[in-house]
Amino acid sequence: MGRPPLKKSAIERSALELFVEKGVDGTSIRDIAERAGVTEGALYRHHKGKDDLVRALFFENHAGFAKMISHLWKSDGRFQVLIPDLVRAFFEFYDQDPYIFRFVMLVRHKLLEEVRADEKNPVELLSRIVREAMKRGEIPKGDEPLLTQLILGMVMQTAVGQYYGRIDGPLVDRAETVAGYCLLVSGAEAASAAAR
Amino acid sequence: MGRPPLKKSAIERSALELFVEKGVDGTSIRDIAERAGVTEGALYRHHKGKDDLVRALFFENHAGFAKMISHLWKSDGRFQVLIPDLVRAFFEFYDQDPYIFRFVMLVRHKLLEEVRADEKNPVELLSRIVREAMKRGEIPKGDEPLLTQLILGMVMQTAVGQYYGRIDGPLVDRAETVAGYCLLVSGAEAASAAAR
Amino acid sequence: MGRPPLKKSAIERSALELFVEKGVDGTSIRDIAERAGVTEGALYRHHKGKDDLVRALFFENHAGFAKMISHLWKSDGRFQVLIPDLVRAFFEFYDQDPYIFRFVMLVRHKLLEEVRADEKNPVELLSRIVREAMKRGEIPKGDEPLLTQLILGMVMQTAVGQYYGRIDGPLVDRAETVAGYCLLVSGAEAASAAAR
Amino acid sequence: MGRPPLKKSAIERSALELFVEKGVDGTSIRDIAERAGVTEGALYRHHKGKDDLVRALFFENHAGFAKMISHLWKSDGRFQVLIPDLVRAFFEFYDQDPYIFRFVMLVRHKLLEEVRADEKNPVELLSRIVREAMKRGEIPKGDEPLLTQLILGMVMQTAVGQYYGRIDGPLVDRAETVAGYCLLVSGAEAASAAAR
DNA sequence: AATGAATGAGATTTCATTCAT
DNA sequence: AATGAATGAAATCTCATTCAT
Repeated sequence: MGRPPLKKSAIERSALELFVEKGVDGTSIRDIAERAGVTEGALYRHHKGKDDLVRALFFENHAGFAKMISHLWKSDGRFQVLIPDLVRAFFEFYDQDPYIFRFVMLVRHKLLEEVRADEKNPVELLSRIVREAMKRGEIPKGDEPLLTQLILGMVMQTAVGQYYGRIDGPLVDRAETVAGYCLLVSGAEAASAAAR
Repeated sequence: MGRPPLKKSAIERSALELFVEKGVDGTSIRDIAERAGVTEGALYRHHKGKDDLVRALFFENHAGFAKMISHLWKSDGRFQVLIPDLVRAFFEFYDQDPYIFRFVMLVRHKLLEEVRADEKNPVELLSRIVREAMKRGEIPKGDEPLLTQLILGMVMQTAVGQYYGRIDGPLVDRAETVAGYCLLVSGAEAASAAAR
Repeated sequence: MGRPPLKKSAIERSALELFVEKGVDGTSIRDIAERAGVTEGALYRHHKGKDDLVRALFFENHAGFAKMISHLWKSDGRFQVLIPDLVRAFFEFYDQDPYIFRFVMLVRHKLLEEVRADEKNPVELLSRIVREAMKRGEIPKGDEPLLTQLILGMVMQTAVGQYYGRIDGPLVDRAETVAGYCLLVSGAEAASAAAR
Repeated sequence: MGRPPLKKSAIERSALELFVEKGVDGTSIRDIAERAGVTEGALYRHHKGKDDLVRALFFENHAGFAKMISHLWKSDGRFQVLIPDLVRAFFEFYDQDPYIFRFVMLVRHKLLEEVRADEKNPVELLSRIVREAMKRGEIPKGDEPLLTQLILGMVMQTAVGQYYGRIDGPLVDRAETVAGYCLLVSGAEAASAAAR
C-alpha cells in the first residue's frame, strides 16, 4: 500500500552525478530535484537532509569497494595474482561508472573521522593485504605503509589522469601494465625470482 | 629557489587555511575576516571578492610550483638526478607548509579550464620532463602519459597518506625511497645499466 | 454530569496532548500520526485538516465546560452554594485530565471571534451567574464584569500555579478554600450576614 | 565607524507586537522584517534567529517587571501599602503598553525551565513578599503559595478581561478596588483591625 | 582604510495536504 | 480504510556584497 518509492533511486543517482560534476557544496537540493524530476521536498522523504544523503551515498559505495576487495582476496590469496585482479577489477568498475569512484574521492575528506573508524575501509584492507604478503614472504619485508600508498597512488592517479584528459581510452587497457608496476615496486618479481 | 613566499597578509593566510580546513564553499567571508582579525568589508579592499581571492591564491601558488620545477630542471637535465631533486623539493615544501599543496589540490578542479590552458602547469612540466627523458634515451621509450601519472601518483599519494595519518614523520625522510621507486618504474635504472 | 468524554480516538487524544505539550503550531500532522500509531494520511479520514481538528477539539470541550456549568446552575441557583459547586467541579475535572483545560486555554485566542459569538461561552455563563446573584440580592450590587474576572482569575490561576509547580497536590484539596475566597470577594458572606 | 544599528529597535518592537497579535509561531521572520521596514537578513545581524529574538525580548521584559517590583518593595515594606502600589504600578504599566505584558504571558510557557531557574522571577518575588508579610504578622499565617496565586490571578485576569473586551477603560481606574480585594483575601484588613 | 549594518538572492528544510496504490 | 510517496508553498537561515559612516 502507498505508492512505491519511484523516485528514490532517481534522486540518489542525480545527486551522485551532480556532486561529481559541480561539487557537493556547488550542488543545491534544487539541482538534484530538478535532474531527478521531482520537487525539492521529495528528497526529505528518503534522507534527513543533504548531509545525510552525502553520507548514505558515500558509505554505500565505500562498502561496495570493500566488498569487491574482500571478495577477490578470499578467492586467491597470492599477492602476485591478487594485485592484478584488484587493479583490473577497479579499472573495470571505474570504466563502467566513473562517477562512483570520483564521488568517493571527493567526499572522503569531509567524512575523514568516520572513514578512519571504519574497519572495512578499502585502504585499510589494502594495507592488510600488503602486510600479509610481507609476512608470507611473497614480497620483501619493508615499509608497508609507504608501499600501500605507492600502490594506491599509481592505481588511483591513473584514473585521475584519465579524468583530466591526460590518459586516453578505457582504464582496463592499462590494467596489466599498472599491476605490473605495482608488483615491481613491491619487489614481488624479485622475490619470486629469488624463490625459484 | 623560486619557492612561493611563505608569508601572506593575514587575510590571505587565513583564507588559505580555512579553505583547506573547511573547503572553499564551507568557508565564509566572515570566517576569513574573523580569523584574520578584521571585519568583512576589509577583504574587499584587497580583492574583488571571494572568487577573486581563491583565484589569486591558486595561481600564485601554482606558479610557485611551476617555478620550483623549472628551476631544478634547468640546473641539471638528467632524469636520474632531476627526479630525486624534484621529489625532495616537493617533500620539503610540503613539510614546511602543507596547506599550500592541499589548497592547490582542492581548487584545481574548479579552475580546471584555466589550469589546462596554463603552459606552466606543473603536471604539464612533468610530462615534458618524462617525454624528453625518453627522447634522450635516459629512460626507455614507452607510454609517457601513463608514466607521468604513475610518478605523480606515487609522490602525491605519499603526501596524502601522511595527511590521512597512515605515514608518520616528515615526508623528506622518504624522499630518496620514493624517488628510487619513480626511477624504478621509469626504467631508468635498467636503462643506465644497459648504457654501462 | 455533562462532562466531556474522557476517551477520544487515538488521533484526537494524541493531538490534544501534543498541542498542550508543544503548542498547536509546534505540532505537526506527522507528530500526531506517530503518537497515535497511524500514518499521516489517516488523519484526513476523520477531519478535513489540522485546523478542523483543532476546532473540533476546542468546541467539543468548550461546550463540555459550558454544560458542566449549566447543569450545576440549574440544580441549585443560590450563589453561595453554586460557587463552591462550580469550583469543586472544575478542580475535579482538572485533576482528572489537565490536558483538556490547558488545551482550551491555549486555543481560545485563535478562535476568539467564534468564542465571543458563542452564547454558551463558559465565561459568559459565569458573568450571567454573577449578574443574576446581584439582581437577586445574594451579593451586593457592584462591578459585575470585574467581579467575574476576579473569580475567574483566582480559580484559573490556582490551576496554573499547580502546573508551574508552585502549588502541590490535587486541586480539589483547595476547592473549599478557593471557593470561600470567591464568596468573600463577592461580598456574599457580608450579604448573608446582613440578611440574617 | 560603520552604520549605526538604525533598525534594531524597529525589528524588536515589530516582533513584540506581531508575536502578541498573531502568536510567536504565527509570525514569520518575513512579517517582522516587513513591519520593521527591513529585509529578512537584517534580523540576523542582531539576533541568532527567531528563538534567540524571542528569548531576548522575554528576559529583557521579565527582568523589567522584576525591577519594578524590587524597586517598590524596597521603598516601603508594609504589605498594606506595598500591594496597592504594586497593583497600581502594574496597571499603569499595562495601560501604557499592553503588548509587553501580553507577550510575556504568551511566551512564559515555552521558556518555563529557564524562568524557573531565574531568581528574579516576578512570581518568585511576589511569593517572597507574601511570605515575609506572614512572618512579620502583617497578614495571618496561612497557605502562602495559594495566596500568591490568588493575588496574581486577580491582578492578571483583570488585564486579560480587558483584553477580551469584558472590562472597559484603563486598568488604573480599578487599581484601588483590585488591591483592596487582594488585601481582603490576604486577611490584611482583619489583621490590622485586630492589631488596633 | 576600515567598519559593520543592511541588502538581496538563494539555500536548506518543514509541513499540510493530495493521491496512486 | 489506510498507506506513505510526492507535491507545493512557505519558513528559517546563510552569505557575498554594498554602502553610509
